[in-house]
Amino acid sequence: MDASAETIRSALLTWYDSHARSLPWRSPPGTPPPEPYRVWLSEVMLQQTTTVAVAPYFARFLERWPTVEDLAAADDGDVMAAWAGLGYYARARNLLACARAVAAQGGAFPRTEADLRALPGLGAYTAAAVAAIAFDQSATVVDANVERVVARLFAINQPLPAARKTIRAHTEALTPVERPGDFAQAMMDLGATICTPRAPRCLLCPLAAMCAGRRAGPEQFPVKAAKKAKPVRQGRAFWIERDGAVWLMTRPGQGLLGGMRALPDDAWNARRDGAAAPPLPGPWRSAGTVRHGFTHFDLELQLMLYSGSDCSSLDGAGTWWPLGRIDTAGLPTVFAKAARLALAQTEYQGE
DNA sequence: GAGCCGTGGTA
DNA sequence: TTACCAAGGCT
Repeated sequence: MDASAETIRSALLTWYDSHARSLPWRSPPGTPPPEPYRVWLSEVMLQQTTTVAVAPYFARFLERWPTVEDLAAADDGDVMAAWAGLGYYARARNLLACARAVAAQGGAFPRTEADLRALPGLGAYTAAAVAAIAFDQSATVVDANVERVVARLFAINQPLPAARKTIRAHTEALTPVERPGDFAQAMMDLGATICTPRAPRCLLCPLAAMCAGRRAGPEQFPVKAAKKAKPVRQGRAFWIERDGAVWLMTRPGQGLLGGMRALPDDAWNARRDGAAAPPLPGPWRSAGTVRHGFTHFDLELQLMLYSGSDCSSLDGAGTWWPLGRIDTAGLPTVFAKAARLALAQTEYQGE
């Protein structure tokens, strides 16, 4: 017989009262929640992203755009550039769309899980998290931490992702009417600090006595399907420099790195056949190769330096960006790496 | 359901 | 170095 839901809830919340992580977007256990804007902003940033990575971005966004109306009025390019380096750039596009939708409704976030779920960028997890944390709604919050904790607690043998239905049902049965926000954050804190993916610290766990997975070997849960190997793609990016500035483009608004400022490239993202790159029709030399891992493929990007002087064929689809301010261009990481490589070459040549 | 979509830390 | 993985959402 499983431990009762109330036993588990009580043990978890008692643990949380003395072991909650202190985070910039969070209020201490048992105290009023932060403004919905802060809860929403942090939850979107935290999607598939670590608290350490999010913290500086959260602080910068909040300082620059203190309210959802401020963010709604922001320039698209400024928001994309401010998000640069955090990844999953569709989140930034949806963030802006969501801010504008909320501002259009008077600037107040909806208070129910269902209404939150209808906003851009809020899926099942984020809608439930904002409802529970910001509005004290008894919503079922399931993220990767909760999946792991629950899969171990009940020794769920069914592999992910098929096990999600079972895990959600267990989580829903555990979720309290009182302190639902603290409960959700407690589950996530437990997963982040005690019930970790590898080497869980069961000796410190408040739920150890109630955990079926501990007896069976906690690290085997959750069971996961095997992953596909990542392919390697090859591509080129182009460094065109003139009068102390480099030519940058803005990528199309959809797909990989959508809406982000970037170096011109040879459409490597669309090329999955591994075909050899054709020769370039002008004076170019290679500055080396940037290796970068994306979610579903690895990229070997050859950086080509333009060594000619005729830039007349460049159209209006880009901009000359001063090299002295290249770190403010808002380049995603793969192009920030390429820029560092190019600048290192330039400095070497100058010596 | 499965593919697409970033990045950096860790063992 | 390789492999895994983190407060997921959208199509």
